[in-house]
Amino acid sequence: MKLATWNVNSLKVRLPQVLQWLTDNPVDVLCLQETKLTDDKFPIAEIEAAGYHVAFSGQKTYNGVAILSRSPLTDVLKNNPRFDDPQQRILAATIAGVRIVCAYVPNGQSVDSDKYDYKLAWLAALHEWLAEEAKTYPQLAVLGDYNIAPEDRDVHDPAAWAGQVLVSEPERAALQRLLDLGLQDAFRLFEQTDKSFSWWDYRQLGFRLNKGMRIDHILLSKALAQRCQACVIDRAPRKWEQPSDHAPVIATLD
DNA sequence: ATGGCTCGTGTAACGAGA
Repeated sequence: MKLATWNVNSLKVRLPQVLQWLTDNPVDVLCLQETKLTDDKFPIAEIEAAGYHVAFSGQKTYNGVAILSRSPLTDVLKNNPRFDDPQQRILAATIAGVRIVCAYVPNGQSVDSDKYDYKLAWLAALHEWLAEEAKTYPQLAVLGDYNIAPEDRDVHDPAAWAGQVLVSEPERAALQRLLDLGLQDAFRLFEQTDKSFSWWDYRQLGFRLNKGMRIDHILLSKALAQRCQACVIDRAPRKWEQPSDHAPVIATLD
């Protein structure tokens, strides 16, 4: 079973790339973030034609999440029941006995911003809800754009970024609290090359110079981590024409 | 020193992303 996550930065623009990527990488589950589509505009027919079931939760202009799956999705849940949020950032479903959570964590903008306070409150509520999900579903995978680089080795220039949004201590502590629920960062279960990133700024030749951050993660419960055979970041679509600024992350379970 | 690029909105810039 292969699970993947990809922040597509507009599914309207990136749908052809998603379909091409699924042809190249026929994963069982693909979580998408930043679809930026209201539900009436979601491309259901194109995705079903590619052989996937789909659940989605969107809004105009911003945010929006979706889960594509080879097998049917059951017990679909939109939003965190412990957090009243007008922003569509959470979608959960059960697929082949595995509880899948697709998450688009707020960016936070900067540490002195109201958006940063919202990010930390959102993460605290995510923790509260995931604690319950983890008890209900021993096979739990939380995939998405966390907008947090867990460690300095996940940042191209840690000195330049020190204390800033995406790397600040409160954000990293919030991510650690999620891990303390018994979840593991699938990427770090395996040996990886240095300077492995999942996002690169569109500006300043960010990708070409590999000035990036690893902020997209797949967290696995103990039962799933034991089944995990590999976790990789696929840089290929970042080289395509008109790419998303994020690359997909894929975890392979036995 | 500043902003760099790419989205959506809406049809000109601007907010947001990270």
